[in-house]
Amino acid sequence: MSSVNEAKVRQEGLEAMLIHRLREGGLRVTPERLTIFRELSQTRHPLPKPELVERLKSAGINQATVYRVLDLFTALKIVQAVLLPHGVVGYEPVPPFRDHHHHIVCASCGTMADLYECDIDQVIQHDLQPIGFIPISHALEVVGLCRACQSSASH
Amino acid sequence: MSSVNEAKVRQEGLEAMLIHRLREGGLRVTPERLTIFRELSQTRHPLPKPELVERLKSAGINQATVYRVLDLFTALKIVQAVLLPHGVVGYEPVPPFRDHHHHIVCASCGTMADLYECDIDQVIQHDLQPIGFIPISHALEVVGLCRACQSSASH
DNA sequence: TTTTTTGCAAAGATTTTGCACCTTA
DNA sequence: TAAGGTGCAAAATCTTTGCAAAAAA
Repeated sequence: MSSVNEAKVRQEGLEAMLIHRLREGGLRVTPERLTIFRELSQTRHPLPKPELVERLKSAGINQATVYRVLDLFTALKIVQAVLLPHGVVGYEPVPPFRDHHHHIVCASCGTMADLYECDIDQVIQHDLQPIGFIPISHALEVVGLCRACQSSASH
Repeated sequence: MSSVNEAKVRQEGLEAMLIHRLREGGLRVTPERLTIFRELSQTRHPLPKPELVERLKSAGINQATVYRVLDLFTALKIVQAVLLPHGVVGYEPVPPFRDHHHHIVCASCGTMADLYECDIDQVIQHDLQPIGFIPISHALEVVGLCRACQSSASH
């Protein structure tokens, strides 16, 4: 089961990176922070705050801690907020804690998938340089119909 | 003052379109719905729900009505949710109630501007056709530093 | 031991809901 | 006048905060 080991090795690398980021900022490494990061990086989709709180209850982590750590991770650019269907905001790790990617969302069933292809940087540069705007990051979200929802008689 | 008149004519056209959309769905045209739409389409930036509620208080429109109408407009694809700085969600009209555009956000001061250039459709088609995903709409958001925030010694 | 972080519990915001009354078509 | 929409007020959720106790460095 090599892929299982690869995943494990990768996860350990990410956590080492997180620990380094915290220490270089004079911040402390706590089991709560590691557990919250693990939950975010091992889940395939962005998690809304209330769901993250719910998932971490079993680990005995308090609500307030989840909110505070999420704010911290966002400020440190370890995670970012993304828009989910129905105007809900979810959180997910960003590069290098996560591969660079975008989202495709089915307008019918709401399923979200990742899109790794991205050639839009040139466009961005072309339009933003004239106004002196320096791009740091970007997010592309495509909403449409997945194959499954096309075949079902929609609604 | 021709531009003033143009704006007025355009606004009237948008409202006529809204009225048509409502009627064709068997829904009613009420002063509350018109007022809420007007507020959204005459404001230059996406508005968070609480701010919209606040702005409509003076018009005597109840909180619950604002929430319900916003849900309705979203379902009818008259407005859409977009992600603002700090994980806040705002609402703005979508095409044809608004020109097709994207957002650029300054990471430092949080100022948001519109970006009308958009050549990413080909990319989308190229990557999404193979998986049978039919794109309906897309959103691009670029975060970076505006000229003003580059010159000030940042923070 | 010093400084940071967490848990707890209460306060503050935001969002949703049921129902009576009012409006639109 | 029939169906849909709004206001009101309470309930349910979600988010923030102050402070004492616990943990990291």
